[in-house]
Amino acid sequence: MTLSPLHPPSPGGARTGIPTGIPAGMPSGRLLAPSRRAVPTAIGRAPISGSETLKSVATALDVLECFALDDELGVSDIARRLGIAKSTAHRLLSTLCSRGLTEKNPDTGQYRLGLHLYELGQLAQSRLKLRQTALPLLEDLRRVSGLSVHLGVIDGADIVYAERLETPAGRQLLAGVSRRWPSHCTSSGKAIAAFNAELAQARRDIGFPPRTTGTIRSVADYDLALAETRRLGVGIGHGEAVAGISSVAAPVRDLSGRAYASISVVGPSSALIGDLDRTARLVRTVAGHIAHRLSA
Amino acid sequence: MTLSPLHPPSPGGARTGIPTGIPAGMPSGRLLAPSRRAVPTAIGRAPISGSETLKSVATALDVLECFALDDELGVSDIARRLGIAKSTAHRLLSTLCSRGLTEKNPDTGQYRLGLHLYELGQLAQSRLKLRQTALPLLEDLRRVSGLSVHLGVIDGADIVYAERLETPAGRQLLAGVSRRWPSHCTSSGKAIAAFNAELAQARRDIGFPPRTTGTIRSVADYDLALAETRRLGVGIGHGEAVAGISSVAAPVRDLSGRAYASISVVGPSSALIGDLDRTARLVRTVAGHIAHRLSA
DNA sequence: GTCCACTGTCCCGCTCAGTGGGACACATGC
DNA sequence: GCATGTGTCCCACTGAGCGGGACAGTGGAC
Repeated sequence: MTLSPLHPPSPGGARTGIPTGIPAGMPSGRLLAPSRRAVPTAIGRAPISGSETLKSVATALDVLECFALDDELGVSDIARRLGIAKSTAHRLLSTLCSRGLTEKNPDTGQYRLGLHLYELGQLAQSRLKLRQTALPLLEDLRRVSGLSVHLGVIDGADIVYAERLETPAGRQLLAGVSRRWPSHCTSSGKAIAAFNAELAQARRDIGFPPRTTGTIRSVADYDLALAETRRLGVGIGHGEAVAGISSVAAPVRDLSGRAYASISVVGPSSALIGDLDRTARLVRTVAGHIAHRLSA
Repeated sequence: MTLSPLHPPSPGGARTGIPTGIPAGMPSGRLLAPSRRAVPTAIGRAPISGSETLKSVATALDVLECFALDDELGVSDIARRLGIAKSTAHRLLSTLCSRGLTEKNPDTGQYRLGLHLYELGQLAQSRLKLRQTALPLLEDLRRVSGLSVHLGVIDGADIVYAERLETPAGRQLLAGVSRRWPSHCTSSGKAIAAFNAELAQARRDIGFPPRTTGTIRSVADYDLALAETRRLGVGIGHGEAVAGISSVAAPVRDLSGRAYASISVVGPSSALIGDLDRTARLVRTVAGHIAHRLSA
């Protein structure tokens, strides 16, 4: 878990995560594969370190992850997925509901994520210094480019979009598109990994799960793409995450040159191919401005 | 916790929350007063029912609430606030960090809310059927009115904004403004409470904490304001939550006439007073359309 | 109508997981 | 220098959380 880049400036600062014994690449798959416990067949992942976690709390958080794939789940569903007793699942859900992190649908009797979780999430987002600084510039970029704009940050071997400013068209295009992506299948991931050896290595270690026919699948192709990204100064993605959607991303780098975030524009492939050069220049410029403000 | 209105259509459906023994008005103060346990002097609130909650999970969630008021907190801070041992706080934080709900700032050694919490919150928001349905109409409203637009929903005796579409000016105006407000000091709260006796009563039971000099402070004034809201068909707020900010809200009502959400436009008082009538009509119309779509 | 298989909720007794106290190294300030 | 703070780690005790099982209610197949 690479933490510091989200709250710059911390150029060249220590990048150590907390010593929980969890491998650096772990978070990948969160919200994609809902929880480690739920996926006992997970590909080569170490089990959660037993030393630093509270079992019941960890299980409660596993319950939340279960909702990554399904809107609503019943007590038995969750008990089955997590391999716990039905009574335990019921107890966990009741506790989560009492704080509004989950809700019970009175019509179906099923449970779902709750309003208070959204509230806490908004709070977390509003605290991101990177986002606070970048927001006005991202607005400008959306206006000038006429495209949806993403602010990407690192989490493990993935990219998470900490902000997404939509255009009316982009809102439809991206509706339901995840906030988290493996870093090899997005322009943002390439832009950051090209200037961040740690992220690149974390991704190599975990591998290259395909999303579309165009997704990078081998270390060789990956390294080639990163080299090209370094040459251009921007990462480019054509339908490697979602077919038909392209994007251009520029890294936000600290004084040492290391990338810790990215900004990108996203749109239908047809719209982006036209004046790729102009778009690339635009995105690079804005990323530079953000980096400058954060270093001050 | 009034759950069903967030995922309409459920006109006239049962509105019972889960039977956790927690009084209906409880959630009020969440994110304002971080946690019940943290506020042993809380005014007449029943303690958390011991029967349905897992203690360690509940404490872990209390930890999250602690961050409502402060960006960053240390282990000792949290232990002191929650009245738990330092080692316990440390264990809880480690567990939360291992799942990304909190993060440790390597520079300060303090803890803060984590990126994954934001991710989960986005997921919760994207699942709200009310929001999904309303979004395109809210966009229209923003464009036509040129003002920031809020989608308000009920939680306990409070209003939570489940969506907030900003204008460039509104973004500055509302930066850092909470997502949760007691229902007596916002136009949204008035719009819903005027057509929702349960919310109105929950607010009367809890009381009327003042936010500005203009905030309603008595039951008499409150009932007067609700009557006026019923007469106009919209709720109006002039600097009752934040000085200098006004808003106009219309209720979204189910087939039985009961309000379960609101849409509102927000701006500097000076900008709204001008053509209040036109704005009110506009907001009412859009709210009607949303209600219609949700009843279908 | 009667099965059956499934649900969510609740109760209870066993035991292990979570608790607080305390030790420790380190940092800050008088 | 000492005093007081911090975060992290260890350990022994015990009560909190676990699973098993009972129960009522539901929905579908027949």
